[in-house]
Amino acid sequence: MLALTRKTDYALIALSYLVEQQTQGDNPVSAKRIAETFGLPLPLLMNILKELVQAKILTSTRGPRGGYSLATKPAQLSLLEVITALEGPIRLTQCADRLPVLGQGCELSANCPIRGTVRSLHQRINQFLAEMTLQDLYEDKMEPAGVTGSSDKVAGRGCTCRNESESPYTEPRQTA
Amino acid sequence: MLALTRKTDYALIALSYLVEQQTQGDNPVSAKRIAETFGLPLPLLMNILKELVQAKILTSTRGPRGGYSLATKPAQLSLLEVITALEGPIRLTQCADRLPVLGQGCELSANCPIRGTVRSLHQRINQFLAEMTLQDLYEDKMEPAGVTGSSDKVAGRGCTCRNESESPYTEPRQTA
DNA sequence: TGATTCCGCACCAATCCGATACTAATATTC
DNA sequence: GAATATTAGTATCGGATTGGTGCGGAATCA
Repeated sequence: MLALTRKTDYALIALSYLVEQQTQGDNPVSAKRIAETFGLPLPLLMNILKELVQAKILTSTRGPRGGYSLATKPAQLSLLEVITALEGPIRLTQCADRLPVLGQGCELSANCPIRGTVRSLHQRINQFLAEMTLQDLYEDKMEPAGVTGSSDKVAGRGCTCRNESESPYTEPRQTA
Repeated sequence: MLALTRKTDYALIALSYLVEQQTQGDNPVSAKRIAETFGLPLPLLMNILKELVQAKILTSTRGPRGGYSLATKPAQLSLLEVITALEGPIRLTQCADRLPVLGQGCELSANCPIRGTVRSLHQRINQFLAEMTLQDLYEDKMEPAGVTGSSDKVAGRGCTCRNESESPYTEPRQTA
């Protein structure tokens, strides 16, 4: 799949909303309000926000009028940090925690045909995610159609949710 | 996690091995031989190879001296095809099959703060994987250390399995 | 015929994910 | 201080996915 989990989805939505709210005022935003705004399941969202606090991506304030605030400026928070906080470090292959090949950890290094490329892949995806910040995410929201502000990003036209099937690889498996 | 499954790991290993074997002769390579060479569980490997045949990435020959052969030239087989064949289409977010936000599929398009960026992310990762071919993978194996042949790839030094922590993106921010 | 090899399907165990529940801690307001 | 709003911690649960196995069958070759 190579998919992010729903947790990350929700987190990105929440974070983006926090950016929006906090450019207007400086009050914390409660989990309840976020959940209601986007129709997310509150208990789950709270778990996620909790994890983001532990990762120091958010700060929290308890009590009435409490809630969550961004711990840093949106331009300084990369997607990689968010993803890593919620899903653990990205490891494209099991290699990271030792491929069970030949039962030797990965001592077959001279044999393992996928060392180099996997590493390269890994680094490039990491870099890519590290360079994309919450600020970018928010700006994309502000400019949903047409050419985005930063030249190397693809314009998101309309909702992502629909046109995935444009991909040439739509049905490799409906196994069941 | 953003991880590939072990199936894909095994597939890449097998495919890379097929490239190597078939540059030397043109005989099919049996699943058994691949499994023994790398210590992979044979039944599982056969399942994987089967899927690759169905995806027309490999061709198979039955009977004694039968086995699997690449269906195309290594330079024409992208990692994206392999991944898609085994794990289904890449969809970074659940958006692809409708975010259950507000219980409306994704009709909150005007609201959904992550449309644009997610789509952009998605496309770039796809493109990236589509550009990397089995040939690149094999060449990386041949040049494990130092500068790789193609200029835009990072050199894979030593086994991937160990040095993940070398990544420059380990701690993008020590905010605190 | 018999050995070798792939094919199709069904199955199982472990893990992970999405989601919920409950209790505790903390801050505000009155 | 009491009531309330809000986050924190932990435990749990069902279901899907993943990793892995097993079995009977079909094709091919000698």
